[in-house]
Amino acid sequence: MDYLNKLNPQQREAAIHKEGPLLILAGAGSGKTSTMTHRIAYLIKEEGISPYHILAVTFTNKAAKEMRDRVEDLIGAGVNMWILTFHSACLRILRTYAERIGYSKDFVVYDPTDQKVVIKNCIKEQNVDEKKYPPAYVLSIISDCKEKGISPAKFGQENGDDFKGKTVHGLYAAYENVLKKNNAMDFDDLILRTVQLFEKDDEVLAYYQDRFRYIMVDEYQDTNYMQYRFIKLMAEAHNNICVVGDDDQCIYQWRGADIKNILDFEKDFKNTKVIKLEQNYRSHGNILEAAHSVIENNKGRKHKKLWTDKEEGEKVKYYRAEDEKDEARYIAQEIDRLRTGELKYKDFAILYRTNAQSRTFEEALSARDIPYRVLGGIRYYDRKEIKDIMAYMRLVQNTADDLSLARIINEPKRGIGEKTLEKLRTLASVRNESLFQLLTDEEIVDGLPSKAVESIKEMVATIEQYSLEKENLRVSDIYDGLLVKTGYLKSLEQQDTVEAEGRVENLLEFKSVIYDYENENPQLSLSEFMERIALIAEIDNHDADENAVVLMTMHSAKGLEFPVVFIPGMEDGLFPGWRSLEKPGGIDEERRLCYVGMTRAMQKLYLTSAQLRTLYGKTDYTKESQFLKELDKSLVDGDAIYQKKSMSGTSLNGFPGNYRNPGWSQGGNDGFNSGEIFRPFDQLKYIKENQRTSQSSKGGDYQNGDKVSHSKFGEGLVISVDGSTITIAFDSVGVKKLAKDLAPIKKI
DNA sequence: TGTCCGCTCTTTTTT
DNA sequence: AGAGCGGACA
Repeated sequence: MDYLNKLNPQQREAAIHKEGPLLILAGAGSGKTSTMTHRIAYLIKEEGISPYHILAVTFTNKAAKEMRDRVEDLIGAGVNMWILTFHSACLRILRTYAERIGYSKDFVVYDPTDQKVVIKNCIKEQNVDEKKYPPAYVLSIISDCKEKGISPAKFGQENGDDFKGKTVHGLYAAYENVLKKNNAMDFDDLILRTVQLFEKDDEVLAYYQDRFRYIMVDEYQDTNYMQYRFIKLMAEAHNNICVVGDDDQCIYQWRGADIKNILDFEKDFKNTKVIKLEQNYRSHGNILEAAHSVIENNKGRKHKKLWTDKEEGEKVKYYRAEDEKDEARYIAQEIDRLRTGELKYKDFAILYRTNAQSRTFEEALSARDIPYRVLGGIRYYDRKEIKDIMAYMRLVQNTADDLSLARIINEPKRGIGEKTLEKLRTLASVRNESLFQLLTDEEIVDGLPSKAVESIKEMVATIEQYSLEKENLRVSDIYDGLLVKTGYLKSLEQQDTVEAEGRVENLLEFKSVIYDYENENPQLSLSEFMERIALIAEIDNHDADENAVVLMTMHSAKGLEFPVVFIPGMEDGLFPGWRSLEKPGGIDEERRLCYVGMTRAMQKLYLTSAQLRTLYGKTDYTKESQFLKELDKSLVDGDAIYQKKSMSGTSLNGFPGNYRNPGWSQGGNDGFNSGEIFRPFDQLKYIKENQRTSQSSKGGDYQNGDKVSHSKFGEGLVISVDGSTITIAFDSVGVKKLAKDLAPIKKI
C-alpha cells in the first residue's frame, strides 16, 4: 500500500473510502485525479473488487485517457475497465441495446453541424421565418428539452398556447422525426435515450446496476439533469457513488450543467461522507490568493479556501495595452524574455475568452518566430472535405442517413441541383423510403437529368458495394476506395487551386488518423471508427510534449496547468462577456471561468487588457474588467507593467462629453483620472491614410493631452502619440490618424 | 445548374 | 473582419 503514502490525509481518507456515497470537494490543483485513481487502485488491489464492477465517468476524452493512464501506472497495464466520458459510455450501452427502444444498432451520431442542417430543413419545410427562429436558437431550446427530458409532446402541452411555443413545438417534433427516420441520434440523445432505456427496461437497468457496483464521476459540478439521472439510476442499487467536483469551477451552466447537482448531493444521497481537498499543489501563493480574491465575490459557494505550502512567488502582473495588437506584442515579448532558462515554449499558455481573439496572438507569435499551437476554433472534423468523406462513410454504415446522402449527392458535382433533390425528397417521403433506397430504383435514376444518370448510378453502386462488404474491409480501404471511386479526390485535384490542395492534404492527414486507429486496434470496424471520431473534441488533440506555446479558451483549459499563463482581454463586455450580463447568474459563471483561468497558472500569471479593441470589425474603447477591480491589488505587480509612451497625466476634466477613466489601472499613467463617469464612445472610426493627404502638420507638433479641433468631429483630445500615429478621442468619435493626415485637425 | 459577387449578419464557451 | 447567404447572371 506504499502507493497511498503519497497522498495527504484527506486524499487518503477519500481513496480508502469503500462503501456509501462520497462527495469530494476538490479545489483547483488539489490532486483530485490522483485521489480518484488511487481510490480505484485501492478498490482493486486491497478490496479485491474486480475492475469489471467499476465505472468511472468523465466529461472529456482527455480526462478519461489521463485517468486510465494513471490507473494503469498504479495497478499495471491493460486494465479492462470502463473509464469513459458520459457520451461514450452511453453510446456503448446503446450500441448493445438500441433495438429495445426502437433504434437499429447501426444508428449514426449527428454532431452539431448535422443538427443545424436538420433543423434548417425543418424550418424551411414548415415555412417558418428563419430570421425569427434562428437555427441555433431553436436547437438550444431542443437541447434544453432533451437535457430535462421534455418530449416534443410535453413541450407542446406546456407551450402550445402562444404562437411562438407552437412554432417551436412543431420544429422540435419535426426534428425528432427526421432523426428517428434517419436512424440517428444527436449528442443529447445519447444520454437521454440511455436513461429512457433504463427506465423502460428493468432487465437492462438491473444488468448495469449489478455490473457497476462502484461508480465514480469526475467534474460533477458540470453534470446536467439527464446525466444526473443516468448516474442516479445506476447507482441506486449499491449506492456506492463517489463524485468529485468543485462548485467554483462550474462553467458549463449555459449548456445545461446544474450546479445544484453538486450543491445538493448530500441531500440527494443519504449518509454522504464529505471530504474537502483544500491543499493546492499547483500554484504559488500569490496566484492562489489572487484567484481567491476574485471568486470570493460569488454568493452561495460551498465554503472553502485553498492553501499551499509553496512559496508566495511573484505577484500577478497586469498590463493595460493600447490595443489588441500591443497586447499581443507584449505577451509575445514576455514569452521571448522568459523563455530562456528553465522555461520552454510549451510552458506558456494564452487563455482567452473567445476563439476570435486567437488571431492577433498568432500574428504576434509568428512575428517573433515563437512556435505555437491553437486548440479549438474550427474543429478539424468540421472541415468541409472531412465532413464530406465522413458523409460517404456514414452512408456506407447506414444507408438510411438521408442527411449524409443529401450532402454528397452533388459532391463532387453530378448535375443534381436543389430542384432535383427536392423532387427526390418528396418522392421518397411519398414512398416512405430513404433517399438512397429511392436511388437504387433504376427507373427513378433514369428519370433524372440525363447528365446526372451515369454518375449517380456509379455513386450508388459504389456505396452499395462497400455497404455489403464493410465487415470484411479495413476502414482505410473503404476510405481510399470511396475517395477514388466517388470521384471526390479527382474533382479536387482538377480544381488546381491552393485551397483544393489544402483539402487534399487534409484528406491525407485524415488517412493517417485512420491508420493510427487501426494500429491501435487491427479489428477496427467502420462503425467503431465512426463513433470514436464523432465524440472527439479538439482539446483531445493537445499534445503536452510538443514544445509550443498553447492558445486556447479558458473553457478548454479546465483540468490543465501551465507554469506561465496569460489571460488577455480583461475587459467588460469581452470578459465578462456582454451576453452574460443579461442572464441571471451569468456574471457568477464568468467569474468562475476567471477563477478557472487564473488557477491554471503554476508560477506566473499575467492579466492584460487593451484600451482600444477591434473585435468583429468594430473598434471601441474598453472598460477594464470588473474582475480586475475585485482582484486584491496588493497581489498585483504594477512595476512590471512595461512602460510605454505615457499620457503625461493629462486629465479629461472639462473635456466635452464627460467620459472618463476606463477604470482602475495599475500604472496609473494612462492619462485618465480614476473614478469619473465613463461614457463609452458611441462610435469609433479609423480614418484611412489616403483620405486626406495634407502635409501641413508634423507628428511632432502634437503631444498627449493636446486639445484639437476637427472640422467634422468637433473638439478632441490627443490620447496617444506613437511614431507618426496619433490617436485622438472625440466626444462621440475616436479617430486614429497618421500625423501627415492631420490637415483638418487644429491645435487649440 | 453552377458560379460569382456583393450583401448582410454575427459575433462564447462544447460533449 | 469574416462567413454565409441570396440574387443575378452564364
